[in-house]
Amino acid sequence: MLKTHTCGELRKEHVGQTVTLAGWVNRRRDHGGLIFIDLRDRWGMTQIVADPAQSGEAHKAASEARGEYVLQVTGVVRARPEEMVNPDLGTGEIELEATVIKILNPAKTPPFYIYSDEKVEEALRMKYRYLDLRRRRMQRNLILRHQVVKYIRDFLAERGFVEIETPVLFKTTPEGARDYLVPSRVHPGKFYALPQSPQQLKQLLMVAGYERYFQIARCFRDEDQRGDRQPEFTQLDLEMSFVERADVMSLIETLMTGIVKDVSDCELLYEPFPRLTYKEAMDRFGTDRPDLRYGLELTDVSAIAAKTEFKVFTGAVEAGGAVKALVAPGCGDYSRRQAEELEVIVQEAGAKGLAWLAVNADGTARGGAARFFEGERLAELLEATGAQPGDLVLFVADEYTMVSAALDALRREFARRLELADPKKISFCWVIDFPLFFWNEEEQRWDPSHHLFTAPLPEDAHLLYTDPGAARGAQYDLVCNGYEVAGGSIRIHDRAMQERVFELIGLDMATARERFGHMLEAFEYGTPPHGGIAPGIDRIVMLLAGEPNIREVIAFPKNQQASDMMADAPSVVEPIQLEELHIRVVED
RNA sequence: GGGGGCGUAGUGUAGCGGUUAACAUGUCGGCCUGUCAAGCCGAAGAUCGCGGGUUCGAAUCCCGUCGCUCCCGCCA
Repeated sequence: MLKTHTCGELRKEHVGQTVTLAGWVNRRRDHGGLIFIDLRDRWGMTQIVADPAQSGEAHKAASEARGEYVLQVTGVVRARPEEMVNPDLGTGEIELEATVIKILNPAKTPPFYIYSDEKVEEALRMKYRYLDLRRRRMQRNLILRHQVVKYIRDFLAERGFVEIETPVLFKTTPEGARDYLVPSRVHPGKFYALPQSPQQLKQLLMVAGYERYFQIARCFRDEDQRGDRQPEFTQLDLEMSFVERADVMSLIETLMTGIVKDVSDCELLYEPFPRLTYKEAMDRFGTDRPDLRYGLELTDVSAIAAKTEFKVFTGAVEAGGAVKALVAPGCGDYSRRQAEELEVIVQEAGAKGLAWLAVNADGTARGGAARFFEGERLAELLEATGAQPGDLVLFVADEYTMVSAALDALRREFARRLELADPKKISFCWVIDFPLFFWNEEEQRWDPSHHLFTAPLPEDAHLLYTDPGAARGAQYDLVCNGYEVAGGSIRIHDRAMQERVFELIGLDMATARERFGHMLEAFEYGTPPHGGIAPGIDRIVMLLAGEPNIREVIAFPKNQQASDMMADAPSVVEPIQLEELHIRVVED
């Protein structure tokens, strides 16, 4: 080893020892005579003192060193005098008096500060990601990520789970997201697909009798990016045999609680995790992934609105839609203009418009919708919504899903404005009882709301034959701070039921056999009832780290255009490579 | 595919129709033996993303384009 200790290690008890450190020059303070260097490595920083009276050569090397030079320093650990102790540094009670300083490697001046977490344009950080990763923020995030993954491995190993790797080169599944395809050299015109998740393989591992499987699995989906979505991402993929919904949920709840408490410095808000049905989540929050760190719940005021003279309200109710309200506490002082500017938010979510009123101190109301709510009507409204004097009440009237989407957007906007979402707080909840299918109007068929192996709740199984839209799935989503962080289900292990699902989603048996023949056949050889879940590691670590997007917890992420800006991937390839793969590129 | 935001020395920002484009920091040089965001003095460093237009005059206004980013669609 080129170092005897780390830069974060030396304390008072090492005083007098001769040690060797190695690391990067974080900062250098040249006093002409004495030179101080903060030598940095992953573990911390140690102050090096180069005194020309002690070693002329070490002092000369120190004067040549610049930011980010890589140095090896040998010297004697010395206690700092009382008034020179640096309480901000773990090693602040000592310093290393250099006898030998060796420049292991010089460094160009970096394009941005390494020693400061000052904001730098993300494109530049990505181009020099290896420098960005030297910064404290990224080191903290990646180490946190390691700790989370290690906690998961230890936790599951203790409980009898086996970690099994599954192939990255597998088979296309056109039902889901767009696949990343890999051409086959050996099979002209044929392609592997990178897995969107190891879904089929983990179910086959249950057929194979492993009973408890997990994997820290890389997944690939060729869809457009978001702050919480990357073309490749990591899931804790997990599957168990002989379990019911409650078993999987309880395991994950214990795991997540442990991670938050033992690995992060975040506060866990609710134990046990609240459980919401899909319907309840949509009714109360307008979304199936509500952020429960704050209230701002929606109120259905359709019944009251139907009694008003407001055509927009009555029309929506008559058409079978809904009128729902959101109360923005303390925002009653919004001007007409401020209130009307909010309309953009709901319009972006697809709603036609936004109605509003502010509750005055005397209990009367002002604003666009105020004239429809007078006297008893207003009293009813305030009673229903809980709005107080000084509050702003916002209404959206439309089809139920539109109202939900619009008020969800508005709710999140007010959480932001009122700073209600504390990033140090972690609030999980389960969302259950999803409909098994959503009706796809365009294709005139049922689409699975989770995936096509999801079983219905046992008590709803008969509905597959009578009223598929009413069947609830044995599905569970884990939501954290407004993000879906895990989704799972109990799977279908019965061939007849699986075939019925294929039929409902418009997959004829010939096609199903071609795509999933191996699954169908496997299910005929003694399949245990089984189910699983797949928490998204990137999102969970993002939330624990208090970061705004998952790129901050991925070492080498891709940008919004799915490019790697450091390596410049994807890139053109040699014609010979294409030829071997039997591929011809067509110009647009 | 659609909508919004941003783009000015290495970096972070200011300037938003009118002198030589400003400030901080970094870089380079000088001085400096107790600093830890070291200090003091000095210097260099910008075709204001790119192209076009309006104007006597454009970093500033308009159009286009490129890049990054956020959102909708998409994400079984």
